[in-house]
Amino acid sequence: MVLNRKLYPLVLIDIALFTIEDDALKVLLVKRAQEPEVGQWALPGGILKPEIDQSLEGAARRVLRDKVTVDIAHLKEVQTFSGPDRDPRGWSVAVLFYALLPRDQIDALVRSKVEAVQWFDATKPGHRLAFDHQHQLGSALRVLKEKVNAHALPLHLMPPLFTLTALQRTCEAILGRPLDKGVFRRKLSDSPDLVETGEYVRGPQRPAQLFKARDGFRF
Amino acid sequence: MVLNRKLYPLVLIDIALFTIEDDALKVLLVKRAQEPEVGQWALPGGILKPEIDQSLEGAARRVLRDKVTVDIAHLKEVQTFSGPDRDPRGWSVAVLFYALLPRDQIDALVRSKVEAVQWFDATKPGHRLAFDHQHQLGSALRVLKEKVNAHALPLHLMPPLFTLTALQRTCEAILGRPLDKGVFRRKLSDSPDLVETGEYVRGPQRPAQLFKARDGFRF
DNA sequence: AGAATAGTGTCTGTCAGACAGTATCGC
DNA sequence: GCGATACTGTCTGACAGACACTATTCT
Repeated sequence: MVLNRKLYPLVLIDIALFTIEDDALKVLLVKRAQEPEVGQWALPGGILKPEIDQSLEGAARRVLRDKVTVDIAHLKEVQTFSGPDRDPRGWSVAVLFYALLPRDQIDALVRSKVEAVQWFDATKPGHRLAFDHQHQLGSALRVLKEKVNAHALPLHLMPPLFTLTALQRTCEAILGRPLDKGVFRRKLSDSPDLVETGEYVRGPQRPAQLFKARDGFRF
Repeated sequence: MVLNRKLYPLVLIDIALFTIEDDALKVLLVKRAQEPEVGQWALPGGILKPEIDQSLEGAARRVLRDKVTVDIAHLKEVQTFSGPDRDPRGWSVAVLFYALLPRDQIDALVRSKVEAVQWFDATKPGHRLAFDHQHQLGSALRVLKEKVNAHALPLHLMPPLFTLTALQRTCEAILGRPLDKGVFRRKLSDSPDLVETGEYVRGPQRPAQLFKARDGFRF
């Protein structure tokens, strides 16, 4: 039985899960299998279950585990979306989180539920999204951009070892604009979050040094 | 009757309401009149009422109207606090907002419920606060500082007309450190949010020009 | 004149942007 | 040597911090 939503609101969590693919920022969307908005693409999300969740962030982590078979360590809250009309089931509070996933784990993930889960271009998904998820995605993108603009390094999007050029491509994909190589590397040179490995990647040109994230790094 | 909190969480809103008094940043606290935590000082807050609220922000505005007799236009969401143990009534989600109130309205406010409502120094209230409100206050302060550091002007804390020196005192109270007069005024000189009035305040020294906030200004 | 506060000017170091230049690989 | 990419150096303009200087009022 459904409870009277005039007295008790639905408490939902939604997640904007980002990754980098082909030097483009992608967001994970799921095709809804149930009413409401069946068949529409939406951000992965679910209902808070107080009996098993320890917090809203814990609920978000659980949803990602269940729906998408990914265990994400670091979720960041963006903001809430609330009101009587944003979900047809009645008065609802949706708490939006975002997370960054390194491209390494993409394959394992997409294999899990091939039909229902797909990566889309984060800046223009090319579909109408369910509920207010278009709006939510915009908010998550804005917060992500702000952090990168404030010189935070999105190392959680990178594989364990990466070149500075690859990191620059990732930042450019997030910000949607080209960055100057000299400026970018000057800032990195005194970042405590980056660690040189001394390893080099070889190819048909000058080898590039491989870096890794500082131990315990958090975006 | 109380509902089983193992199935349906409490949805609460709390508000950190700031003002400036004697060139110090103050936060409004209320002495709790009911269990739990009777007699403890706490941020004003309340339970979301879906039957009358249009959103969480609307609920926050309602709570301020009811508890504190103030109508605040601009509330900003900070973040959520959630879990099974933060409120003895059971699993709860608290959404924290903050707001800025010009000192003009202080008198009218404090008169409303003299015993139960009081302004405290925002950086060290000098009391243990109920629930996780000490933590919440810290988060609200951090967000407020970040905005002012990013050159946003806390004009909602100022009376309709104010001098640049008074504005500087306000920013210093928020940031907790002195600011250089020259630097401060240089930044203001090309701010579209400040409007000269041509009026001057007279005193036992050189008169200072009065400014006002741009029409439609929002922090 | 002197006290007090308002308001301005200037020097300096830091840093972002732009861009040129050098280095090192495969072929 | 050549193409390609990695990496470094340099010039410039904007701006923050520090601080001194001028301006205007009242007593």
